[in-house]
Amino acid sequence: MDLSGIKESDQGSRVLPRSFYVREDVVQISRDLLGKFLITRINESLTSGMIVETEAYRASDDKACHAYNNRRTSRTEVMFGEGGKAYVYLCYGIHHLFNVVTGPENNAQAVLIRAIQAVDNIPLMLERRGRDMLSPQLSAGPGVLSKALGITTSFSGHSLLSDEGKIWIEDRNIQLQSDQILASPRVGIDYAEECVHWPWRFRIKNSKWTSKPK
DNA sequence: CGAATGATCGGCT
DNA sequence: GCCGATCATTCGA
Repeated sequence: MDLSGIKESDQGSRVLPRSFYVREDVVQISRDLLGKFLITRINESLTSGMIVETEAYRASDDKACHAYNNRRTSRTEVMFGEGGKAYVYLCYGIHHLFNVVTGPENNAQAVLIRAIQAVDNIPLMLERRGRDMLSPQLSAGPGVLSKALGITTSFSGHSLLSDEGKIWIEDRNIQLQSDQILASPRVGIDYAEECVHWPWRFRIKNSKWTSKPK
């Protein structure tokens, strides 16, 4: 694992608690999720990766958010719930995009996980992706990382708060300094008018495991 | 009920 | 760089 510039201690890992997710500021949570580990366990098979790229979305004033303007539908309902759940939806009829619901109840916001650095059980992730060699293409991009981890829309609404479930996020004591985080505009949201330019896309500086910056 | 539309990806030129 | 894939969701009739 390439951890250049990243400090790692050998303290035990821990599941991120409810208090991490229910904070008000989804932009801060987006930054805090960098360096955390997204883990799935499906049919007793565990796969994981370190989060290296995220995007923030919030309903209150962000036209790019599915729940903007208090748009409450069966799809977006989970975003109005309390933070600490998965929001997964299908994009372009093909891709399952995984988001972390954040904030208190009735404050709809979410963080899209855009890229991970594969860590545990890379052979299974390669198999799910139909690839032979480990490369950033395995998991750089929100659609492909879901495929690598086996995440589908059926995960939407699932709690992230227990490592007894099939999906959760852990802190493994990776400490990132703020100068190791780069911000840029989000992609694929041209309809979002002035919000297009908001620098709500975050990545770990110098990580080769992110998708390409805009 | 029909039609439009994506928070993307990979293959082809 | 461009383009088609492919379907759940959404909205309006």
